[in-house]
Amino acid sequence: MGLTKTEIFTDKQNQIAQYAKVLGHPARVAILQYLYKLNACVCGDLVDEIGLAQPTISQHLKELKHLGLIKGNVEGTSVCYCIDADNWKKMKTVMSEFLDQDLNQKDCC
Amino acid sequence: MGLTKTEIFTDKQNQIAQYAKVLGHPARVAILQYLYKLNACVCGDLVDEIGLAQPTISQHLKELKHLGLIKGNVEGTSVCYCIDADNWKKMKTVMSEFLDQDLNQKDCC
DNA sequence: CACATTAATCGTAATATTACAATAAATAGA
DNA sequence: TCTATTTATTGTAATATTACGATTAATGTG
Repeated sequence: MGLTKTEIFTDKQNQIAQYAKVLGHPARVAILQYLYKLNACVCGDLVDEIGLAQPTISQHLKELKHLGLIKGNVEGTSVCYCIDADNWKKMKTVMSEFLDQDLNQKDCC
Repeated sequence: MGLTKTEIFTDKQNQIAQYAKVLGHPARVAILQYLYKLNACVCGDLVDEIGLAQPTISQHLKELKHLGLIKGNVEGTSVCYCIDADNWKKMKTVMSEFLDQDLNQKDCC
C-alpha cells in the first residue's frame, strides 16, 4: 500500500499526472517562474530568491531536471539553470490537451 | 520538517501548486477524463471503471470535490458526480496563465 | 421494519515527500 | 597545493499520500 498503481492507468494518464505532480509544489512553481522572469540562465541566486535551505532547493532542481523542464550546466564554481524550452512546450501540449477538454454538458446535477 | 512552507510563497504560486497537486495522481486524472467522456453525471460505476477499491475512489473523489473540480449529489442510493464547469474554467485560466509564459530566450545554456 | 445497495468514514500499513544539518565533491584563485 | 566558494549527496526526522479492510451511514425496496 501507499504505492500508486500506475500499471492500471494509461500512459497518457500517467504522463499528465507526472507533469502535474512536479508542478504540485510551490517551490518548484516559484523556481520556474523565476527562471522565466529573468529569461536567462540563473547562476546561484536561487537559494536567496526562494528562501529554502540549499539542499532543499537542490532537491527541487533535481526533480525539475529529471522531468526535463529545466537544464543546467556548470559555469565555474556555480551551476546555471534555465528553462528547457522544447520540453516545456511538450508539457504544455500534454497539459493543455487535458485542460481544454470541451464541456458541452447540460446542467445535470 | 516534511511540511511544505506555504507561507513563503505567493498566493498564486500556492494556488497553482494546489491545482497541480490534485491533478498529480493518475486515478484523479482518469476520473476527470471519464466524467468528461460521458459528458454527464456518473452514478456509481466509477469503482468498476477505474479499478481501485471503493474507499480509495471515495478518497480521490473527496479531494476533487474539495478543490471544487467536481460536484456530486445524492440520487437514491447512489451519488452522481460531474465536472464543475465554472471551477474547471477557473483552474484552466490559472494553469494556462502559468503554462503559457512567453519564452523569448536565447540559447544561453 | 428488515434487508439490500451504495457511498463515506475510520483505522492502519506501506510508501513518498519535504526540509535541513552535515558532509562530500568540484572548481577557481592565491 | 591550500583555501574559499558553490552545488550535490547522504542521512534522517516530520509529515503527507496512497491503498484497502472493516465498519458505518444513508436510502430505496419488499
